[in-house]
Amino acid sequence: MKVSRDQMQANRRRILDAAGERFRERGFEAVSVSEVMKAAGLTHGGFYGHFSSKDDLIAETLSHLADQSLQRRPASLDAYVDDYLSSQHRDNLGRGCATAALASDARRQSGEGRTVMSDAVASQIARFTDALSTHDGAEDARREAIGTWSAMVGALILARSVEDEALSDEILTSTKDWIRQGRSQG
Amino acid sequence: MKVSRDQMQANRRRILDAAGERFRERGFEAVSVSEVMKAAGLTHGGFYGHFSSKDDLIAETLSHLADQSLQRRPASLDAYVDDYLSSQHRDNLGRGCATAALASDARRQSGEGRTVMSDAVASQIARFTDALSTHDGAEDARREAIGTWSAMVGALILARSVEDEALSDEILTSTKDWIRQGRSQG
DNA sequence: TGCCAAATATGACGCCCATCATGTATCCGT
DNA sequence: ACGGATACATGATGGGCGTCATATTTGGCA
Repeated sequence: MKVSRDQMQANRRRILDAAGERFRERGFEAVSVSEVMKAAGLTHGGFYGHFSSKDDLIAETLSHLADQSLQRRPASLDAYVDDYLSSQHRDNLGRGCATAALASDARRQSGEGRTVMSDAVASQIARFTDALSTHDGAEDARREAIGTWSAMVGALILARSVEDEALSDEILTSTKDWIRQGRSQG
Repeated sequence: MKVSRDQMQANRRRILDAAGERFRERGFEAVSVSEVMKAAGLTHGGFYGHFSSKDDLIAETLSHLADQSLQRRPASLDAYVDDYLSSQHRDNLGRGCATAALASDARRQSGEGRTVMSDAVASQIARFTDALSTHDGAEDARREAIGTWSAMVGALILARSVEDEALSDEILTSTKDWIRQGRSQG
């Protein structure tokens, strides 16, 4: 059963969206090709018409997620930090930051997938540096960008790995305050 | 071939050490029970004499790693941060911090494994808070402990996920400087 | 010293997964 | 309108893994 070219493009996007959500929730290995295809409303057979292998799907999915992330334009860095370190983001693994969800898994990936994640981290640092360059000197802005991004990613990962919800909330809000405190005095 | 009680205890420890190293390097799923047993100098058969399942091994390994971590007494928090954000630590995944290496994987673990990691994060925050309480008030110390630990874990994960070694080094040193800068002004 | 229990080795089983082979229906250029 | 290329479905295959069954060797107690 062949479908139209538009339908095929839509299917491909549905596969990438389904994979992006499931990979972020449970990692690459725990999600099977069949499960992704089923979630996209297809069967496993057509998979290799779209991707050459599961590793290829992983790389393409990471690239897809990076594109989506770059298209989002946060109102301000402060607002971005607030959203990032919110309990909603913590509890919405499947639709949240791909770096916090998949950096450890992407490191273990050989080849393309790892490179895509690596580039995503570099561009995120560059974006933060730009946003901070209006207030600070170039060198200070870059250091602050790296420190802030590290703290955000680390706090989100720690908040997600803690079972006690009160402590998890505290990790988010304390890190938020701690980042701001450092900045106001910088 | 039965072995002595001492030998059996030594075998158990070798299994846990081998598992700890390999899990930190490649995650839980990519490491098979057989591989761990072989690395410990045994065959896969004796595994279920020591552990009731692979999930049990994961939980026991995380507990074993947490014990080792608690036994290490760093000279000072400054020295600890320096070691933690060093290129040696970054490049020594198998012997490094279990939280940075396995927090994302432990979150996906059901039951015991997840709880062990959760408790490890809580105790690490408590230790940092103690170390900082000599200089700051209780509330400030705890906020700084959480912020510092988040930044350390995040920076190590990001440094490891980046392929460009210069950028990776920069993430480590910039985060180190950024943490210190915030503290000196606190 | 000899026997029994226990620790590990060898081997097997069933499941799930990635991948591929083939069938089938339908879009699209002519 | 029609025929061939194509997108997907169905089904098969081979390998790896967790787990269990059984055999074997040996430590430790009587």
